[in-house]
Amino acid sequence: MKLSKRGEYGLRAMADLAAQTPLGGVVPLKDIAQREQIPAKFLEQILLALKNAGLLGSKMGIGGGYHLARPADQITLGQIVRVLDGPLAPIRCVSKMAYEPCACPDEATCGLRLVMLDVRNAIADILDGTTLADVAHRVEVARIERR
Amino acid sequence: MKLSKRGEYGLRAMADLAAQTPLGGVVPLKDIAQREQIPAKFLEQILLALKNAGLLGSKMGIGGGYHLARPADQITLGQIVRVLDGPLAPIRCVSKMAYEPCACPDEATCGLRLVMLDVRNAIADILDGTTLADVAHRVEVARIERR
DNA sequence: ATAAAGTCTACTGAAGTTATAAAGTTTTGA
DNA sequence: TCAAAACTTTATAACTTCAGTAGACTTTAT
Repeated sequence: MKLSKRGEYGLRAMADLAAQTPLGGVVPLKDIAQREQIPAKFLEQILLALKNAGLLGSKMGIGGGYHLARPADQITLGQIVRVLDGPLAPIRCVSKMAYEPCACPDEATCGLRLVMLDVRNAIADILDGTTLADVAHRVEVARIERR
Repeated sequence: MKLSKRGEYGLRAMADLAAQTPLGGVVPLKDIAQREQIPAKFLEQILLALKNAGLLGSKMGIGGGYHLARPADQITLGQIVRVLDGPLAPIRCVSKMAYEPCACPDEATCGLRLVMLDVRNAIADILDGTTLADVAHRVEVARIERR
């Protein structure tokens, strides 16, 4: 039931990009790494994976950097986590995106499977229902409420 | 976001015990391993951990075996998973049972944390709200419905 | 040209997962 | 008694994943 560092760093970096990217601009990896306290070389691999998955765009050379491939309200946390950590489901036989049969003789009446399906749906509802824009909004609300 | 084999086998074994234990009786490990297709030596480690955590009792000698330490409606899946796989929370800074601070400068306004707290609560609601008796009941319902 | 920035591949040490093996202890039926 | 059945404990090993490093290469603004 754990999110890997890879997944955590990726989510933080994407949220950072959503908040910090100037209009039509680009953010260098080093800036993200510094702000979010992520080892730069590790972040490289992570952003590369997100780029290959079509969630990020990049610009090479001086003044280059990364930017979201789509507006922040069209990128969900579920998409990001699936790229970096694989399926959301706790066991493969309840995964929608990466189903695999399990050992039990009859899936339809497997008690464990029924419960884990509930768990996977609960997780997916939250992660697929939350966009980077939603995250930014919640941070704003939390900041105001604390005053 | 994954349940280990250890956790999966443990849950299956506990559900098996809830369904198969005769009143006041005991089930030998070998029977569970055979029915649930679990390597016996691996299952030994798992049941031992559950016993040390106070979820199982055992009886030695000929005719010995394992039994639930409490009635099936007083053992939740959350208790079992925590023993075998650790905290339910996707990241430690939202764990109730094993909290640890994360790197972010201010937890109260960390967007990732707010979302992951929702996820951990969703998982915990299901797993802590489902007992072995509930699982057995759902299996019954599924069997009847399929006809 | 050159320095800043991203791209890509490969590697590594540590930890965790999934077992298997061996030896030891307790209980109990015959 | 005594030996089989069952649980207990420790050790080990193959395999995979995780987290991070290293280094060579490409692109681009100036």
